[in-house]
Amino acid sequence: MAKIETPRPVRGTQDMLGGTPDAFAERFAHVVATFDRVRKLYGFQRVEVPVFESTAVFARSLGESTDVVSKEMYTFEDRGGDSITLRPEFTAGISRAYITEGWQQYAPLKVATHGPLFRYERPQKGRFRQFHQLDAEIIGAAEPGADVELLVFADQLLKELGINDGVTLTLNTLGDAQSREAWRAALIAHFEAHRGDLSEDSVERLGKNPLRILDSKDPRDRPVADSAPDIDAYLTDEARGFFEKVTSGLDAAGVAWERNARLVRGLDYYRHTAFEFVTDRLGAQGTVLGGGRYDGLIENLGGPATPAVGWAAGIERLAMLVDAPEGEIIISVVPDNAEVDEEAQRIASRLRASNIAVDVAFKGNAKKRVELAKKRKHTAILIVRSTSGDREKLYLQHIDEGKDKAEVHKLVYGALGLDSGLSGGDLR
RNA sequence: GCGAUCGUAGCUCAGUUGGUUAGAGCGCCGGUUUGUGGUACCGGAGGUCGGGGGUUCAAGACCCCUCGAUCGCCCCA
Repeated sequence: MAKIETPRPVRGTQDMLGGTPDAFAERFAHVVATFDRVRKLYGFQRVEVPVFESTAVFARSLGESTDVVSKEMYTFEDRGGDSITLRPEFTAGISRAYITEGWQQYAPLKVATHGPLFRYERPQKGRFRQFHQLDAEIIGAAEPGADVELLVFADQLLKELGINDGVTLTLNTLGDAQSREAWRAALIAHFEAHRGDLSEDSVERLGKNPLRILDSKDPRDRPVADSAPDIDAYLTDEARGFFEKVTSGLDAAGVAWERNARLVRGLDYYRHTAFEFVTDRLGAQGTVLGGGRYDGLIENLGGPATPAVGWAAGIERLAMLVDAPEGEIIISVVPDNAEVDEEAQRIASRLRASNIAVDVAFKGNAKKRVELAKKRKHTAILIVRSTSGDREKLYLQHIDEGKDKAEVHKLVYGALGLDSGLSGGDLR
């Protein structure tokens, strides 16, 4: 008989199994839960947007010439003949929803979401084809205060995740449209003048996306890139004033930041503030959270002129940096022998009804079950015994030294309406 | 799309300059021992060495192709 071919996971996708505190799935969940908690502190509403959109939503938002649009999108034709794309980012879809759902009436609108995104890229450390992001946007606010609030939010999130130590906020301004155009022209002139000294990649960039030469990693490009003009000389007074308000706002909020005049971002829609929280602990993928202002985007999609700022953070990247979250309290209920199976089941139900997590093994003698509970790192084992003799009916064995023994004891016996292990009699 | 490294039991890996019937630990299944209890002992199942082709008397080891993984380039969270 021919051996059937086992299905394989699709390249760049991941399966995550939880169960132990250091499991990746648990870290992942911890990042999401922390985001959801902190986002409420800043008054960001949860939004849900579709995982796929009309291809035009992304093509027009991100810019036709960007790598994401030109070679990384999962685009297909559906049965009705429409061109559909799996979302490669959140901002475009949220902007579309803002227009089509009439959300202008709520402006300025603060929204947050998280979920899977798709990009056809070669997987490597901290990069996947299906990956996940946290996302926060403020739509309809032209004030630098919105940029500041978003950055303070991001900063607090990283602090609460305990990873702010190895991560620094790098900040730049790309100016308004007028500043950006003037600067861009100056950069092109500069790079054209040194065309011969640039790497092949950068000569390519010169035609497509000259700003990107600035943050090139190729050592051959560094001298030319480093000697290129900063945007500062080209900033209009408004643009300069805007950036100053952002930085002074950050200082007032106690958020540490660094100016990186070489920071540009890949997508066409960014204006004014551009920022990245970067780390050196993730190999080549240093950016853990990034974003900026995208004042022209919604208008580009056919909506009203609407200023907006936002950021996105890679959940996998954050999850790789966080310490293993503290495990939940979970009690293993073990019947001492088959006679007390039902009694154990009754007790387990009572505990669960009191919101205490309980695990009951399906088979095995008491010893096997105890071994299993210890291996699974449960908090404590509650052994249920028959009441013959003078032994206590219940015996709570504490395993997890990280949890307060007296507290767990009180929790369990409290839920059962007892002071301690009961001698004799049944629980009713 | 390009480059480097790597694919041996469910998992982590040994496997000497090619040389009998491919090993270990953990896990799994069964048993012994113990008996308020993770740490002992015995036994068992499980691999066409990623797949295909080639060199050779002989390939898990060498060569080619292919698929996949990891890391890097590009780009991005």
